[in-house]
Amino acid sequence: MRSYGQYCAVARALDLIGDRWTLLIARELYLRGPSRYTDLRDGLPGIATNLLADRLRELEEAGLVAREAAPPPVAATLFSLTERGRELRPVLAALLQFGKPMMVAPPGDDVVRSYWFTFPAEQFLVDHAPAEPPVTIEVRTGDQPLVLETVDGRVRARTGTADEPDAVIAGDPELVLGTLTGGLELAEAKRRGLRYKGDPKALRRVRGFTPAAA
Amino acid sequence: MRSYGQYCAVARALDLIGDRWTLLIARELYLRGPSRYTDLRDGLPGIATNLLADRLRELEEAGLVAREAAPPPVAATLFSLTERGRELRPVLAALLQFGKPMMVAPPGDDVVRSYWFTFPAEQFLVDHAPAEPPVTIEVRTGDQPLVLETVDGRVRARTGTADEPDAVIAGDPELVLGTLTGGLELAEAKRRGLRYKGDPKALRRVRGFTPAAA
DNA sequence: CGGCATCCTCTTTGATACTG
DNA sequence: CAGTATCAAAGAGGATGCCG
Repeated sequence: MRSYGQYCAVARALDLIGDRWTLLIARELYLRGPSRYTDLRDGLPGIATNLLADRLRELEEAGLVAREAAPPPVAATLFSLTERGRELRPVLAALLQFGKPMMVAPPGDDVVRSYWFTFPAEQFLVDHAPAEPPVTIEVRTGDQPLVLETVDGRVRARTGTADEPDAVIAGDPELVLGTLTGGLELAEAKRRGLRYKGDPKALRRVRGFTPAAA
Repeated sequence: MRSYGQYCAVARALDLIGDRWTLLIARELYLRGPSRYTDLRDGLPGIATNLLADRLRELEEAGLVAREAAPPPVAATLFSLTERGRELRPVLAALLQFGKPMMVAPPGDDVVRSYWFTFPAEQFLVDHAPAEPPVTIEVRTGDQPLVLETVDGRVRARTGTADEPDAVIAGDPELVLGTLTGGLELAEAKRRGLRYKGDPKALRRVRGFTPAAA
């Protein structure tokens, strides 16, 4: 990217990560950890393959991304965020917060990847009763199931399934998201097609606050 | 901007403000308040005028910027951030934080605008002794003087001069910035050409923490 | 396969000039 | 002052090819 040529921290930050796709590449690496080239491409539908290669090289030169040859059995290159690269987390979090209101509009033609929801889940959900025994919620929306678990006051999210979840929430992404983050009442979401099975307390336990705008 | 087409809050946020120049326009409006077209162009050296016009229109359509005809005596169009536009503040703040380490490199050919420093000043400086009488520091670097004032625990920054400042700090931008934010010791900065007059306590009173990397 | 490089087309940007 | 018009250059998108 062409530099803005301004002695300003915001401008200099954007010189590094203001290019198209760059922050989404960071999101992928942040959410999925060390990733192969093809997995990155998969999480970034629409990116031109040469562009991904270019960006990864730029990010590597900027010291935000490291490239490591995976141990022999795997035989692949792994890309990961460096310490400095992980400092992008607050930037991603701020964008997440800003973009939150725009998630009430359903996906439409937009691609969905379930693991993208792990970020808002960990960012917006809280365990409101940390003293009580932990709860587990299985989330079924998008392309693969997720699990939410309370762990010392926080909510952890991961892809996968739970053995005996306290509740299962399933349905269209915008309904699931709205219900979890608190912009949508469970009853209303159900009327719109959300399925919720299990203990309603589990949902209330982790639900986000936001009254309007999920 | 072409949409990323992803049902992800980060991607949807970037659909709105991921375009080149867009966040810097937001920075200008945020720092300077309602601004005229030509003033914006002045704070964004290098931007093509048609591009500025395009971006302002896009931002207006997105509901982030409002355009108002200034009252008769002025006879000009004023652009300002809407409520929603002001929600970009955390995004700018996160970028500021991320870009902070990159400010140790001197401006070189980069353009400098003094009022750009009001953002890091208010973000990184604290009044460490709110109980004591307020202090005022005049900052001379870049194109125009700035004033830092302690106001109930916080530090307020504005362009202009002070009548009887407790201290005056002057010199190259990277020295002033490094000294204020705490990455550079005053003695070291002085050896490199920084001028500091007045009560050294005034500086210590507001100085930021960051040990390394200004 | 995984990790690119090349080629081509199309869109966006940057620079400059001009206008109500 | 607040833009629009024009045009060359850079960058993005898409398809395909190559190589270990």
